[in-house]
Amino acid sequence: MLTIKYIREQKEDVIKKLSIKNYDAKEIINEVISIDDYRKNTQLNLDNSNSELNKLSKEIGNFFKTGQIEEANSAKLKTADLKEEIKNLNNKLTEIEQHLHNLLVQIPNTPHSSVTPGKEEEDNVIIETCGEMPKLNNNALPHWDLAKKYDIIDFELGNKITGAGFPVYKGKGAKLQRALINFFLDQAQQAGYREIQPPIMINEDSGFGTGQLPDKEGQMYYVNKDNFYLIPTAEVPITNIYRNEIVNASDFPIKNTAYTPCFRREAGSYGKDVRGLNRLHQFDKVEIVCIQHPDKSYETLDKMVKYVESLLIKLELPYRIVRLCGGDLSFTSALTFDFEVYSAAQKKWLEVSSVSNFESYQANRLKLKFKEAGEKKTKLAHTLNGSALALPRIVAALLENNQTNDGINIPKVLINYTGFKKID
RNA sequence: GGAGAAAUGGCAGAGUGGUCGAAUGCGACGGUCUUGAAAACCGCUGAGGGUCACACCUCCGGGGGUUCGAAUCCCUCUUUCUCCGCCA
Repeated sequence: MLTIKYIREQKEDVIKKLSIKNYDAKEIINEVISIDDYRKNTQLNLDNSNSELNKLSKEIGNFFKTGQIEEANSAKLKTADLKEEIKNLNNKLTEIEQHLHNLLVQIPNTPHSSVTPGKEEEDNVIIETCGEMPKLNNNALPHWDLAKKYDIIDFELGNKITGAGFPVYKGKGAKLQRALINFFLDQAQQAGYREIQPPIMINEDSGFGTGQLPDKEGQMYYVNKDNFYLIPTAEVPITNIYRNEIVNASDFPIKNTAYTPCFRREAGSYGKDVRGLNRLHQFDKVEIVCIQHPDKSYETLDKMVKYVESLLIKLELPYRIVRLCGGDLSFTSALTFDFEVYSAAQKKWLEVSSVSNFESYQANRLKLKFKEAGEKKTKLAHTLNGSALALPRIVAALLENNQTNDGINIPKVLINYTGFKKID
């Protein structure tokens, strides 16, 4: 969430920026500021009362020590009203703070200055398109047919075991998954990321820290009995490693990577582009997460974009990089670049990665801070993350683009990982 | 799952009703000394709110209570450790 300080100091700027996200913030921001004034005022009254009570208590203690019992007892009588007042003020303050928090949580992150206005996907800006477009025969098959033909991914079986959107990978299909995961993790490690294996269930605090809760509750699978959520992305557990931490500025950039399965309910997206691997409830992804000094976070974002790009080049997939417009930008993000690969038989661009800078928006929820050398006050760090990469759509594109009459070719970089050159 | 013990600042660890945001040690930081480093010595060092800056307020696992006054007493929850049982 945005800090009150930022909202107070840059009020007009915040409203203007949020309008690029098609969010009319004027009313809520005025409310936030006036409630914060009220908060400060109430806090002040409470502090004064507390201060008075502290003084009285000390006096009473001294009276007892010097044997002035009568004076002590009469001073005691004075505290009753004060205590009542403190109790009331305390309740009031808690209520105000709760209210303020509820409002702050509703305000999205402000977009970066380079973000252009827009309502939907069509308004996103294509930064570059790279790679060779495959030329397929007229009888080329979409990946769901190829999956069946070579018996490598079984959607019906997943349906039987669990339900729609939970495919079963078999034989070379399963091996290809493992190859991609290992390839992505090895690449990330070479780029300086530390590998982590986090829990894939998270608690409420973690969900709040990265911004999934409270608003995206319906998108996560929920384990009722223990009040846990299945992670929609490794971003959640990895970033939450640093919740309530004050890190050393000299440790920046902090770079972690993790492979995890990801679980998404995808409520409300039925019927649209959901065939085959295009949209699943469970899928595999390698995520990269950076924590960086505010002055350097955009530099790091560029590096992350370059890194993701390098993966697609190595996999020999045609891709394009898209800068999301205001309307398509997520609630918590300030700037996001999406990567899309071309899936030649479907004749579709598929999103395979999303690389974002959240600036201090997540850090403020996480209470993730750092201390500048020589300075006393702590500051909020910046958090960034990106998929590097999500598997299913990569697999879809690989299968479709590399199909030949006598099988599907595996890209050169993966052969050491798969142990085979062809799916046939 | 059963029984017991514990939870204090970056870490270790004292503190069992007042002057304790908290001894001491280590670590970190600044300085003296040194060609430089180490050692030694001196100083400094939790977080948040509030303020131009002070003052002041809150925080000793979370929540509640007793008391004029709680790190300290009571209730409750959570977590950790030890032992027993079960188990991948």
